[in-house]
Amino acid sequence: MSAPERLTKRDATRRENERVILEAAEKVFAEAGFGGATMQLIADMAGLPKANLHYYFPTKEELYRKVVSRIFEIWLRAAACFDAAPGPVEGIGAYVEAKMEISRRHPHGSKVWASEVMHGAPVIQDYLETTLRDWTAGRAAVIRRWIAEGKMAPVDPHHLLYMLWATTQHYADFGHQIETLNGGRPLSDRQWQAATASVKRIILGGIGAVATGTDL
Amino acid sequence: MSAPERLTKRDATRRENERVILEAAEKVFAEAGFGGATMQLIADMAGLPKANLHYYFPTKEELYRKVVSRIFEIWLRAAACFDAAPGPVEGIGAYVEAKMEISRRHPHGSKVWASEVMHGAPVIQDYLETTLRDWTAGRAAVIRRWIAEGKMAPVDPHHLLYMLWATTQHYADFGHQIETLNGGRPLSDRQWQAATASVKRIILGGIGAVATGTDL
DNA sequence: TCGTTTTCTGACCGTATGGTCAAGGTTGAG
DNA sequence: CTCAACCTTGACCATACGGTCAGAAAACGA
Repeated sequence: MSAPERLTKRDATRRENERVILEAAEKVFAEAGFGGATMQLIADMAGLPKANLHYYFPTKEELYRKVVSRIFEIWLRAAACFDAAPGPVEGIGAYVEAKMEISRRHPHGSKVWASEVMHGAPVIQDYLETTLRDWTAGRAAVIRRWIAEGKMAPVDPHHLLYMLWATTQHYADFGHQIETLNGGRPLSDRQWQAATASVKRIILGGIGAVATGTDL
Repeated sequence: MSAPERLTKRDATRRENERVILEAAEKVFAEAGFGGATMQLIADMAGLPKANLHYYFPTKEELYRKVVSRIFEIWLRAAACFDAAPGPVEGIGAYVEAKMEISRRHPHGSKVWASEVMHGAPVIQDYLETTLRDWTAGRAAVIRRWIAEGKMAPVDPHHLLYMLWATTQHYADFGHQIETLNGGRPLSDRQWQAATASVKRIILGGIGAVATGTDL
């Protein structure tokens, strides 16, 4: 499509600065909420003067909006698993694994998303009403098909999806609580695996998912 | 214990004002987060001058702390179901019902709690480390006993509890998302019942809960 | 009724915040 | 090298916020 596209030093700097700022913003927004976050805090964390932030992102709202969009992208990408799966064991199983991985790798983003929705989704209401609604309807259809094909018990697809979202996000959003109950230590690799396995087992068991292939 | 305790008009007013302020504060904190909430907003919603708020609650932090404590009380009270139950079907079933009812009746409180934990529990860390830890340990013991008695499958008690918390809280914390996906309308009575039933069915099924009595 | 305690509230204050700006530095194309 | 475009930043501004306070008003006990 495009020639090697000469990358000037300017372009590189811009890209890097935007990345650093977005990363810092994600963290600060997650830890303090939109209202509690300050541009100064984000600037300090990014290692840049505050005025420089306003050069790249004119307003706090704009910066916040970018942060939220990025998370939504990741969130949606995890949905791919769901599609080409032959049945609930593979589809939902892979989805749980993907979402647990997101909770682990992007805890800040997850919190920002949760915060945004909890506060009435002031900046992403349109996403909810378009992209998310479509996505949900599509997956609900898949689930209904699986039910019709006798691959799982007849559960309400929406409530199943809510349960999947809730359970997997919980490990990011309430990570602090979990850590505290874990003796103040973050979950180890092994514990994350156990968590993922638990979630998969209970949900797949609870919906009477029938393996389409050979395993379990 | 005490005589009828003459209720002066002063006492009544004080009590009423504190109630109104706490209620307004709960709502504003839930909708805007701690950082985004302002004393002026809370005062307006309570129908009192701002200075009056500071008469009853010296600082914003103090007011916030009271709000969070109240929620924790309610949250803990729901735990009672768990105790005297003969097995997981009754115990966990009742717990889910209680927590779903809380999500429905106290969505603001639930959000404040979630927000607080998400931001690292700056004001209730001590609760987490004492009361919540003890509570959790106690319930985990009950679950282990049920497992030993063959009343349910051997699942990790902690992950089961997390799933219960996550799933039930989700209907309050992400209520806006759910409402949007429900065509912009809040869940009806019937839909709340269906949600509760779904959650109970999937989780109880997923842990292979065996009824101790006669039903299901 | 009178004096005391408690409650109420408009006006005010210091601070911190989001955002601006102008001046100076850097980079890249011709 | 030159000049225009772009980037950087310390200093600055208006506003809004949490919190204070003095004095008025109301409630109480005797």
